[in-house]
Amino acid sequence: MKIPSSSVSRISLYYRTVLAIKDKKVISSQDIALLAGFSAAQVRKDLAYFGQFGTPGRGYSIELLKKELKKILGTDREWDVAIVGVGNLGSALLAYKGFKHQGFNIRYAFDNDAKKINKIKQGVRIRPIQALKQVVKANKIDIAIVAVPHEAAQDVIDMLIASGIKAILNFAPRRPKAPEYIELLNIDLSIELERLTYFLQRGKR
Amino acid sequence: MKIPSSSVSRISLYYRTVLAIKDKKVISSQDIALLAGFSAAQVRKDLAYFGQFGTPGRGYSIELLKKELKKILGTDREWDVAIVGVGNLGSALLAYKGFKHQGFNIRYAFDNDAKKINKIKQGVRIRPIQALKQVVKANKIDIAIVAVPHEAAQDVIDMLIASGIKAILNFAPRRPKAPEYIELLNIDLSIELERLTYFLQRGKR
DNA sequence: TAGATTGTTAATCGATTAACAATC
DNA sequence: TAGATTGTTAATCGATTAACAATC
Repeated sequence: MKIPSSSVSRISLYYRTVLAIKDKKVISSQDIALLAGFSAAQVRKDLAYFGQFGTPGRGYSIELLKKELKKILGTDREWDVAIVGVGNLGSALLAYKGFKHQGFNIRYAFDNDAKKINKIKQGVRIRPIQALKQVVKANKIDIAIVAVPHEAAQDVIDMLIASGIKAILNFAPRRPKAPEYIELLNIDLSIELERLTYFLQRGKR
Repeated sequence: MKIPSSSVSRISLYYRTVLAIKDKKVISSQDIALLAGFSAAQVRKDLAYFGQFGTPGRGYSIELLKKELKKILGTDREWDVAIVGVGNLGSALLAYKGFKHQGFNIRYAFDNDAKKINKIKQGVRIRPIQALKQVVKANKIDIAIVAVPHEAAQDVIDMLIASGIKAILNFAPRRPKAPEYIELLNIDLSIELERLTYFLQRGKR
């Protein structure tokens, strides 16, 4: 069965929703929907992609849901993450508390600026980009965050792939190319802002 | 006619694609598609939502496309942007060169940390959150970026809306509520990372 | 004129919503 | 048993792709 990728994002939101519930043991799809901002049918459908977690007439056990959703998302364990590019954005991501909190540990950082090499940021030593392949391989790192200028992005991503990385969160604009078996997710801040100005502009026509 | 929101994001990518072309006067939907990574049919369809920009048998004038796409996206002018929250992420966004380059000027910054108030970052003076309403109103700011901790997000967004802001790019998790007429776009870094771990996890089942 | 390529309509595909039998 | 709510199937909606007449 193929699962819509938007369904996966919603599972993340359902997970946060049930995490926040402290005063109940069981919750209905209707209530999850209300709290997370979707429809009850959508909640049931999304959950049903992954199994039968509920009890007709009663709802979903919150305890079970917490456990199962974590499993689905792969956040029932911790993940080591490498970050490439420790400029403004990279440093901010390195310092971002939210990641650690969700079980993502940025343990490795790389940059090509000689002035930054061997400096320690947030407890992480910045390594030269030349060390990337060896370090990623030796430590079997699965996830990388790319926060380099766009000119460097494709090269860095090629290096990461050659080093055995499996999933990449890329902040550099100009969507780089990667083979099918790599999960490459682009976050392009300018495109997001342009969606806003499109909306503002449109109102004026 | 209602235009898919994914179409707008693609328009941004088409715009970048044609911007990068220097050696031709005219380009076909086929070539745009190839460069931007979509199908020719999709390119023509997306462009057709907004007008007839091409010439059958010849293609699209690159000059015209640059002008028209900019107009569609609302980036044929500069926009003043306010940022709320000048922590790690907020500071990085304030320093991000890409915005300025696309015509987005972050001219106003707000924070509630007394130690930061009146400090200058990237040429922008950090103002107390209490000044938000007055400043946003007086300067008719349309766009705000929210980079505060999630506990504060809803309050900040309510303040922005009350101040007349029209579009918000929100980096705080826990999707806040906003009325229909406000364009609220959420970027949730943890959800993106969870899409990656879902993918990694899935491979193991 | 022949070849190329648009703009648009129709066909397909995929995702969301609605409905309801099964069941606690 | 009656009421509630799931899991799933069918209906609807929306977006993408394919096809092609119009036209440069």
